[in-house]
Amino acid sequence: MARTKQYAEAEVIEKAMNLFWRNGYETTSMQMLEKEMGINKFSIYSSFGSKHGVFMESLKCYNNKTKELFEKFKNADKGVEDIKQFFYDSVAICNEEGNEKGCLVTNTYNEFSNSNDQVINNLMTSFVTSLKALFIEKLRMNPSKDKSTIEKQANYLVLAKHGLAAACKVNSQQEIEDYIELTFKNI
Amino acid sequence: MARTKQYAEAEVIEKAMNLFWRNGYETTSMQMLEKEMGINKFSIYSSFGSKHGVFMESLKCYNNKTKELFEKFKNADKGVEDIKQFFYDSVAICNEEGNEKGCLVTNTYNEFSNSNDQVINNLMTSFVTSLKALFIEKLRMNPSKDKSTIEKQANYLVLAKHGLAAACKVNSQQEIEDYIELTFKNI
DNA sequence: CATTTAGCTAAACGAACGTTTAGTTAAATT
DNA sequence: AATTTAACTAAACGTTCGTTTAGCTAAATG
Repeated sequence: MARTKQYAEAEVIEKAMNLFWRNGYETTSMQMLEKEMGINKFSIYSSFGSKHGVFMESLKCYNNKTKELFEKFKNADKGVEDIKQFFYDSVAICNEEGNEKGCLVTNTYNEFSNSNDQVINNLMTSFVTSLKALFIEKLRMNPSKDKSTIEKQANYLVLAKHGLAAACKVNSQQEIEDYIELTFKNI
Repeated sequence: MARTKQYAEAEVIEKAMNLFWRNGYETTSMQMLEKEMGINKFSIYSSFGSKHGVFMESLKCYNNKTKELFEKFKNADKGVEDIKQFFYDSVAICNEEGNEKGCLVTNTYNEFSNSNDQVINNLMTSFVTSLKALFIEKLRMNPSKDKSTIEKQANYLVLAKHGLAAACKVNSQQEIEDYIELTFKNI
């Protein structure tokens, strides 16, 4: 009937994701998105509705990008050793392209922790909850751990993972490695 | 010669500090500062020069507020035990007024980690450096630790403290306690 | 008590924000 | 090939941002 789209939505969202990943939500302006995505504001709005819409799609895109990592972690069966490997794998992903951007979910978690954005906050909460559940599942593989110990260690690991993701943005590889190694000496 | 100031700069800066502490730098607008500080924009600019100037003074004010905590830590002589106590004291300060605001320095560190603000970034770097030096000093009190172990443990503790400060904003007392206890299990 | 002048109020500044709209272009249909 | 209409460009929308300025107020000086 009429003209066809000159861009693939999946492609431009990946570019938007990288921009949000580097700069956060607020710091990223529509002007920057236009430039990075290579399409006009009109096209952005017609495809994604709003800046918030672009961000939500970017988060989905990030989830797809990290899916493999989580699948590997879920399917592992060696317990604590798997969690440690998951920590190392997470760090590797964050530094993949050379630039230190941290973890998009953690960056988002931090940026929105004081906001009233319920959509984002619910997403973040559910992410943390399911991560903790995964940790508990792996910790349970060691039959000698009692319920109370597992709960404490899971809380510990969630915070450690969160701190690690934030640290990836600013700390050196050596500091990161020291952190992971000593973190698991306590488990 | 002329009219006298109707406000004490130290008092209005403390109010500004609390606002920055709760909301971060960017989210806090001059309009919000006017309201919270109880003085006009003109007065803010004549006293502090710019929004950035208000923020720098707020950071100084925060340093004064936390001076006591650091003096206690510096003067302690029990080694690792002092570091753990410092962690607990830090958490207590952050939750003093009931609202979870985290640590202003850590919040600032995170917010500016991707920025090009050299003044702030130098301040943050020097803060981390001196904190690490303090950790090393306390770790050295145990003569059985070799240099390499101390370096690794100091790196570990800096990241743990950073993660802890960020966690104070969003995590429960129980999760925080679990985290601190396990962090020091093998140090 | 008149004069001086710093502190105050309030309005306006230009720039940038996210969003919308009017008008043009081009691909698919008849 | 003419028509239709979604995709495009680019300009403008109303707000809010940090900052400045013009004019009024009142405390300290002579």
